[in-house]
Amino acid sequence: MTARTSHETAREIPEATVARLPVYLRALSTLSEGGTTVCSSEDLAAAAGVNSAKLRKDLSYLGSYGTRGVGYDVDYLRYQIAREMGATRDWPVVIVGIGNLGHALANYSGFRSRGFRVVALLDADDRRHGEVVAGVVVRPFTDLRAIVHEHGVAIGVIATPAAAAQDVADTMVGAGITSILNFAPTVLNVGLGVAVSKVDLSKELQVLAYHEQRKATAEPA
Amino acid sequence: MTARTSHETAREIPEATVARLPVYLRALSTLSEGGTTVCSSEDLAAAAGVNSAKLRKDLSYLGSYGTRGVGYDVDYLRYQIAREMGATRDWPVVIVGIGNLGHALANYSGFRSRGFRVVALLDADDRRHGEVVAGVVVRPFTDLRAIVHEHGVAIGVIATPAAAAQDVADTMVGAGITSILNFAPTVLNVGLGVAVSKVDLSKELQVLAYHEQRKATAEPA
DNA sequence: GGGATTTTGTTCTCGCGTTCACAAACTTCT
DNA sequence: AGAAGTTTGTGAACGCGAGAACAAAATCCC
Ligand SMILES: NC(=O)c1ccc[n+]([C@@H]2O[C@H](COP(=O)([O-])OP(=O)(O)OC[C@H]3O[C@@H](n4cnc5c(N)ncnc54)[C@H](O)[C@@H]3O)[C@@H](O)[C@H]2O)c1
Ligand SMILES: NC(=O)c1ccc[n+]([C@@H]2O[C@H](COP(=O)([O-])OP(=O)(O)OC[C@H]3O[C@@H](n4cnc5c(N)ncnc54)[C@H](O)[C@@H]3O)[C@@H](O)[C@H]2O)c1
Repeated sequence: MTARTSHETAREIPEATVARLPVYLRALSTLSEGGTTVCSSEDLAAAAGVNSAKLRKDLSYLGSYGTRGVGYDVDYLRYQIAREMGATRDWPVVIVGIGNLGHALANYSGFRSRGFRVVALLDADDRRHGEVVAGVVVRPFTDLRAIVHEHGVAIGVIATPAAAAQDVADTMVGAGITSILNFAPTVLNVGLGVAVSKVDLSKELQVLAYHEQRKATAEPA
Repeated sequence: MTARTSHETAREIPEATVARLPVYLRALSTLSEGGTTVCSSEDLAAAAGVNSAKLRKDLSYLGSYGTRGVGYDVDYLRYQIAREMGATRDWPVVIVGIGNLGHALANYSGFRSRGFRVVALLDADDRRHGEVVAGVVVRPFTDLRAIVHEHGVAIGVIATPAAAAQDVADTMVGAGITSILNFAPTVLNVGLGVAVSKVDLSKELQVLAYHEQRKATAEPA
């Protein structure tokens, strides 16, 4: 292992590893709730659905938090991963587009329990304003800038129709948001410093359908 | 290019490519709706948000559907990709767990427009039975087997709490479903012939939060 | 204390995916 | 018709990630 000071936070964690860390976090929480205090890489890998060698390699990017011959302390490891992920602090989030999906997201308790606090629900449609969803009132989209500044919001969620998504993204970036989770099926063009993550639900179904079709045509009995 | 008969459907399309084909499909639809009849790989790549070389290589796995010096016929290419993906036929789908997310999914028009037909909404809670969502009535989960056999359902969507997901998956597989889209934050154990695709919305937010934190700690001004 | 056992952390190798770069093929212009 | 210009399809180089394999380190047992 290379020497590093306690101040150095800039170790390069591969993107593929970062994407798995939340899965490990969740598996550790499940183990902890089940009363497990110590687990081996084999146990945790099984719970997370990955190869144990891959798990150990992933964890090695964070540091050496295990004990050879023993395994990992579940709560200690969970804390270390959470700290590395920024899950120990609270992240204020705004959701734009309170339709079918926006309602579901606003009601989703899994965000709150992982450190995401929905500070505002925004919609362009007057008729939605004033409605209270999960304890938060729906406000005009034009309030975005004020809310972002007031709460220091860095993360925005887009659940509007595709046609509106780019405009919403532009306004978000203009207001100071630097990370966007986009549910609209559109490619967003944003500046360099802005991260966009896209979730495309029908894409997932289409990939499944592709494999179904292959199964059907490959072995026509 | 290797010689192949018109009956051969078993060309190996890399998984990474399969995951992008739906994106190309959507980009082609957008272009077509905008009146574009022919486009270059550069145009399409821009619309899909990928590198043009990658796009051309992806398309080359399907065949040679472009014309050098000209580009691709938008509708023709769209049809070819749709055919390869199995998007030219209708896929019956069941959704299990009609809570917040289940309602949003049932109401989502994007599934229908991409060839997915929601033939049943199932829930274990009596109080939900009989409710009509998007024209489909919510029925008891115990009806699953009959519905799968009646409609020849191959694809199931799980939108139940995590604690119930494994049981639901087992029942689905027992009823004959071979592809599962899972929204519950759990690792599902299924047999070899069954494909599982997992969508974890809070994972996406957590990855964004990680990058936010890195931005904040890397350049503390 | 010391050997056997367990399990981590890391090195090494392999395969896949991405991207560059270019020849082949088609169109357009003269 | 031939030259110039475009754009595809693909060979080749490169980099990253997955997984096997092993050495180092801790525990257990006698
Ligand atoms: N419903 C689902 O399960 C689902 C699944 C996958 C993807 N999506 C995608 O998510 C998005 C939303 O889907 P939905 O079903 O909730 O649609 P919806 O029509 O129910 O809701 C969209 C909401 O966005 C608001 N809106 C429109 N333009 C706006 C703007 N410029 N600024 C702010 N708000 C605006 C509308 O007033 C409406 O309330 C769509 O892009 C859809 O493709 C939805
Ligand atoms: N709501 C969201 O936006 C959101 C976002 C991400 C992930 N999720 C995940 O999606 C799942 C559903 O979320 P939700 O917010 O809709 O929850 P919810 O509690 O609103 O709905 C769950 C539904 O599943 C039904 N159910 C429970 N056990 C069942 C069983 N064994 N068989 C059939 N039906 C059963 C319940 O009756 C209920 O109607 C959860 O796992 C959640 O973590 C939800």
